[in-house]
Amino acid sequence: MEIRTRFAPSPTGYMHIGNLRTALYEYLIAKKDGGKFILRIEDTDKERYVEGAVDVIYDTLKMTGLNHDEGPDVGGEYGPYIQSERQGLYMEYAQRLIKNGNAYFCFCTKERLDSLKSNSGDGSAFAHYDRHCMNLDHEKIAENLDNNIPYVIRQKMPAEGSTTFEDAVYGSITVDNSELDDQILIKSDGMPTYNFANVVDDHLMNITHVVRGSEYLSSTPKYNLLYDAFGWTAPTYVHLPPVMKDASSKLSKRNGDASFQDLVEKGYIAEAIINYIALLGWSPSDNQEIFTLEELKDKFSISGLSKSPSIFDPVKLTWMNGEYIKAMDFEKYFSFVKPKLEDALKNKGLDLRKIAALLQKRLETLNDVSNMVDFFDELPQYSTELYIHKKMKTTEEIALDSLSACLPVFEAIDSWTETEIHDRLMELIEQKAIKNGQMLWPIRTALSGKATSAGGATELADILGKDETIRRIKKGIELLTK
RNA sequence: GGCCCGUUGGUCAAGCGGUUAAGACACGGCCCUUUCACGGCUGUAACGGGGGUUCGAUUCCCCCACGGGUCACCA
Repeated sequence: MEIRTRFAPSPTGYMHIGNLRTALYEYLIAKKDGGKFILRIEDTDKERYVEGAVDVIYDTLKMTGLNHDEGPDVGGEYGPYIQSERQGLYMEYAQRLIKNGNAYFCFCTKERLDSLKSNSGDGSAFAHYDRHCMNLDHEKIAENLDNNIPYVIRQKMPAEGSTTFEDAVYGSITVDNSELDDQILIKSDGMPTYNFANVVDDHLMNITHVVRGSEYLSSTPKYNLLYDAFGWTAPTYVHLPPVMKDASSKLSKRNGDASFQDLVEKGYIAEAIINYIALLGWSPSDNQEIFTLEELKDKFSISGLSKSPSIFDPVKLTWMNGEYIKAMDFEKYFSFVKPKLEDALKNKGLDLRKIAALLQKRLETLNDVSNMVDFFDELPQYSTELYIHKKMKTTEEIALDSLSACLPVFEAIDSWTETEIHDRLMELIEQKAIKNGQMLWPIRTALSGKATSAGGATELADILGKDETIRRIKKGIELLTK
């Protein structure tokens, strides 16, 4: 049978990392075996609907390459793929359950329900619905319906026994039926609850693997009972442990934690984000860590999923992002960095490609660019102490001597290329019989005005150009002379 | 509170009765080197506690502790 998984977000305007990871695993489970990955929008809660949120979902899936085979925007044979457009369907199925005795109308008011909770014997707020409306007779129901008294439809849970289901990650889980509330299937506004819509849609859309967060683990027996009530076969359940912010709290929008969009804005690459989150809760059978989506499709397996929560570690993501930047084809990399460079540099005469090349091995996120290239634009104020470097065996005196010596050499160079600069400088070093660092460190320092820079003396000189190089060397001499 | 789930270094994690308990990130050291970085080598660091079962438990069972989830006309 063809594997079909579905990503079923509700459009609340935000794609958090845990959600995206769920989508990834759903995609991989389907694609690993040539199955279908479906997008379904769960907008049954009118209150929480956020304008434009659906676009965030589309954009994210597109950027990450988790392309869906069916969905509101691409169509498919099981549509519509937006729950609010399927409303009539749910009522029809709920009626079916009423007919076969697995559900019933409930006309209880909000007030009565509330009093139920506060009046519960032990004072706990965890009382189940007392089934007040379960055995209403037909006449009464018809009368209430005729009088337009608001109602909900509730699922009738078995009074005794227990329900067991198999989860692909957590194994066999059993819950006493007495734990199960007669949950609402259809709300008084006519919309289905998530619990009901999910089951109906998953069945109607032929979903074979239901992948979702472990917060649904304890309500899964209710879903199974619903499948049973319809006479349907329940799907394979794959429950996922949460992605945490720290040991005791989940990553969430409330805490202002990073969403996918935030991470992209912070200079992370979509592929790196996907790669990193793939490893949050799943591990391959070997020690590979860097994966393309294609490789992931190949290597992913449900058996590698973990049961315990994992903490999102931005430090490791940053490392991985750096790995992606380093490994990237230069043209692709340049297309990412170019706008950042243009943004950071006012001096439009600089060779952005050369600067970008210097940065590629050093960047961890795209947003590191501005800090690393600022000195190209303008020589910062710096202290002559920078010229003192123990390992390079330099002092301010040596630095002054080296800068003074290289100045005429620079001035004499006609074709300003990196190799030319390098060769002439090496000749000078040989003549003076000094260590490379004693000449090159002072030059690098004079050109950058910083303790560290992306690139050494010759590279910086090449990029800055002859005039600017000479100007900065003179400036260095001036500072050291005082 | 009832029920469900989880617990290997700071973090991600391998392990599925017998291992010197992998690997990665981070951190420290060394090497390379015109700085920083990259790269290479290397070091510190872990089985929550207590009982069983067993010749032998990180691995199996029970209890405890801690953490999380759930008990909505939210998903």
